[in-house]
Amino acid sequence: MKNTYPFKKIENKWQKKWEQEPLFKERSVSEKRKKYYLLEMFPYPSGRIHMGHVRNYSIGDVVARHKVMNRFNLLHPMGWDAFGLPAENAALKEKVHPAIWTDKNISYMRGQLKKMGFAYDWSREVSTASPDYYRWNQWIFLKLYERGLAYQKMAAVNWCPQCTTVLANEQVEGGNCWRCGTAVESKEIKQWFFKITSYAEALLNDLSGLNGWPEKVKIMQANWIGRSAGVEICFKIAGEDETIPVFTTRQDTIFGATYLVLSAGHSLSAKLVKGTKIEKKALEFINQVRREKLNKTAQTEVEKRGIFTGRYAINPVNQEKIPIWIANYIVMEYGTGAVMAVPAHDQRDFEFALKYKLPIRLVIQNGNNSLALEAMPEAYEGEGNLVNSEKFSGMDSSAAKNKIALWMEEKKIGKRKINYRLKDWGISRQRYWGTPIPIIYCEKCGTMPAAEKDLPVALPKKIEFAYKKGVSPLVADEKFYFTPCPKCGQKARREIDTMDTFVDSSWYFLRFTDSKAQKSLFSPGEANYWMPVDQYIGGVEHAIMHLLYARFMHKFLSDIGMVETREPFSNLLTQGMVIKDGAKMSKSKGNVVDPDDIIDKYGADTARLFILFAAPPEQDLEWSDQGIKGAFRFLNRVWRLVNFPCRREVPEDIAKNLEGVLKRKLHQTIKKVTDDIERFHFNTAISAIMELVNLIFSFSFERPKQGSVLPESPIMAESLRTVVLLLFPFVPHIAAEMWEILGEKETVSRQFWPEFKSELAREEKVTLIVQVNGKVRDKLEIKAGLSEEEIKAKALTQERVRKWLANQEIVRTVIVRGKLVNLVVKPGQQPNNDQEIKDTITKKQ
RNA sequence: GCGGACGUAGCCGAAUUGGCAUAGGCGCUAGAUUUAGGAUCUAGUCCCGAUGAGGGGUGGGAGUUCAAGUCUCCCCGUCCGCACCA
Repeated sequence: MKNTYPFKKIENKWQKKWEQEPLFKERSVSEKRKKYYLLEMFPYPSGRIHMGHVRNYSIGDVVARHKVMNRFNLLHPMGWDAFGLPAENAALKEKVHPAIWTDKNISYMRGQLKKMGFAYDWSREVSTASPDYYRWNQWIFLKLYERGLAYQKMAAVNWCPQCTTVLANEQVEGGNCWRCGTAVESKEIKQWFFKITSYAEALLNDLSGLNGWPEKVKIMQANWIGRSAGVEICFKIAGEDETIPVFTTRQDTIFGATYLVLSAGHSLSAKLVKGTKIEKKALEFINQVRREKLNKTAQTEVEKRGIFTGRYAINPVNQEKIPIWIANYIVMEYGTGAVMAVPAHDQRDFEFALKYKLPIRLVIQNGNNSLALEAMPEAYEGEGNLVNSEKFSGMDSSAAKNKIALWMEEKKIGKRKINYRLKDWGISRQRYWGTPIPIIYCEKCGTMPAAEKDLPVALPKKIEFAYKKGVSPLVADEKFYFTPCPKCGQKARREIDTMDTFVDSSWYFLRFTDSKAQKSLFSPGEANYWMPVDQYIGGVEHAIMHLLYARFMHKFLSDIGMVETREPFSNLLTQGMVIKDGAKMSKSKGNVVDPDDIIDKYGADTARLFILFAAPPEQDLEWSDQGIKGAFRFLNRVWRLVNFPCRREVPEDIAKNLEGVLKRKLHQTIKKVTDDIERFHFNTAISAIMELVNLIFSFSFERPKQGSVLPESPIMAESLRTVVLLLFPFVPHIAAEMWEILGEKETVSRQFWPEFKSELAREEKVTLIVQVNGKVRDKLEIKAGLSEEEIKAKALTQERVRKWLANQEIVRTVIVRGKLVNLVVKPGQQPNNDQEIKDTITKKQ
């Protein structure tokens, strides 16, 4: 395009200036201004920023600049979630060390963020891969370990026997290894866990206090935690001392339990059939179910199948002998992995019982006693009144639940229990590029935590990746692997697994409050000043994992006295994806737009403006090349506002409107833009500025080529200055340059946000619409402040209204101040102007 | 299956509390200007009707209300999360 504004020159110039003189200087706790901690989710240094980053950080930057102009003491940091698998994969593929690969990416991406003009306090930059940072991961681990919240247990992992390696869930495709296609097996290995479940209750309860979070995210977290209250009941195995505990939330249906089911993974499943005739068949079934479980591609429900063990359990409430089955529909990971089956009142049990001809017994009757076993096409899962339940018959479900639970506790056959869907957080990764777990195994002393003074347990720089498949590469480094026991000094082995990178990101927001701290992970004073994060912005894909881990970690750090707040993020904005041609941008789809190309062709301001204007932040945003051009066109148009000469003399007719019309619009725009930024409606804020710019151009009175001549007057000058100030948060470079062109000495970022004056925004005349029976018939220009009588009288004199009143009687008049008059009529006599106002409803706006 | 969000013009979207549906942008049409262009300016742009009066219109259907894009119920469709959770 020709004749475009010199965005490259301008953006370069101001980025250099801002490098010398950042928007935020180092802020301190002692500052008197109100604090505001603004945070966008920090990126993984994958190599280049993508449009999702551009969107995320453009949103944040608007808020940042707006807050600075409103004189907040702002914390707006940026850093790098720098550990992770891609670096290690790149190391294998490109023969480059993960640290070098990561550092190179960080410095390129940092440059890209600067090219976008994002205003961060770079003095607080952190990289989670730096020993200064990850040593505190290790410190946190030790504190968790001290309190029994970090522990080791055997856990199933995905294992590829061909590659002899552990696979992440994401690397299992249809039950097969993503690399070699071999069927993945489940393998039990010892792993470290964080006991997030002991915070389940707090994580759930405190959701209700998060008023600044999207309802959707809170619901997702609540579902993920999955609390359910019930009873754990012990069923004796007939002829043995051993019992099988089952968990149920429907203890009111226990008299209807007609069989007991174990999951295939249950330890008793194999044990119960041992030495019996069906042992071989049963074991075959168990293995088959395990394989199916692993192969999780089948998102649809598989057919229920099971096998009778030949053994029986005793229902503790009535001593009834019920058969024990093994079935594929029981989840091992939830509850106890065993379930009492009540086919009449659970659809899954119902289907299973029908298939295997197991007895079904009705024990809950619905409200109108209309349930009959023979006529039931499906289980009745609702509540009702108990029947066939001995002394509990006749009670309603909720009363019976209580009574039965108490009675069981008294008789010691069961106890009330809360179960969670949430499981402990497995943090062991058999990888190099992560935080080493600070644990030492000594043959004599056992599992020993590293001493605090020995932190960081540094990741060795030299590493052989392909030493031994399936084990962390750290095993190859003898200097690392073998270390003296911190207790007895004997030769001992280090833990060679590293931590899940979600550990790194679960507390980085706290590190930012004091990122240079050497003696502790951060000083409580700084953290308590800045926390909580006032506004957190990021993708909704982190609704569960990251946000749950961060809340957990924050609560733990709060419990050990590091920070006072109980929740880390008081407001959360989840921004939508950037999509193109209806799909998320991805290399495989070939629909990626590279931010660098857009910056090069149109400039950072255009990229920012488009992405903020095209859709509100929470919604997905469809990339549009035309839309980018539109944004660019607008900036060129704005540029012309200050780059053509103004005339001294203003024609009289124009001057008259300038004072009234322009001034009012100016103040209305200030109000709208301010409100819209505060509620994150950037698209409408920008459209309001566009309207103001359009109005300013409508006052131009000579049109030489390439532009317009604007009248010179105080209100015009004020309008131009205000447009620039309002634009600054969105498009800072062009705004800074225009501010200078307008002859202002002090830089635009030091300016106050324009002040809205309601008396200047008020319209002299109000346009009321006049409705008859709810249909718009006319518009009425009236002076503000007329009485209802006057308004109605005026409405009745309008020719266009009278037409609709012929042969009608006015039965009601509704007046909404400043908005409308609605005359409700029905056929009758013709009204006259003296007719009394009857049944008038007045509403204030 | 359960939970949630959403459906407005040719396209992106606006309508904050129930009060003129479609602001702003894109695209399109016509004209002006021009170094003939992916520039700029002016006018127009939901549908029917004749450029009028008027009528219709926010996925479909019903309801509440003086008044419904907005509230209630039913249906259709799209997207997201979880998924045999006892």
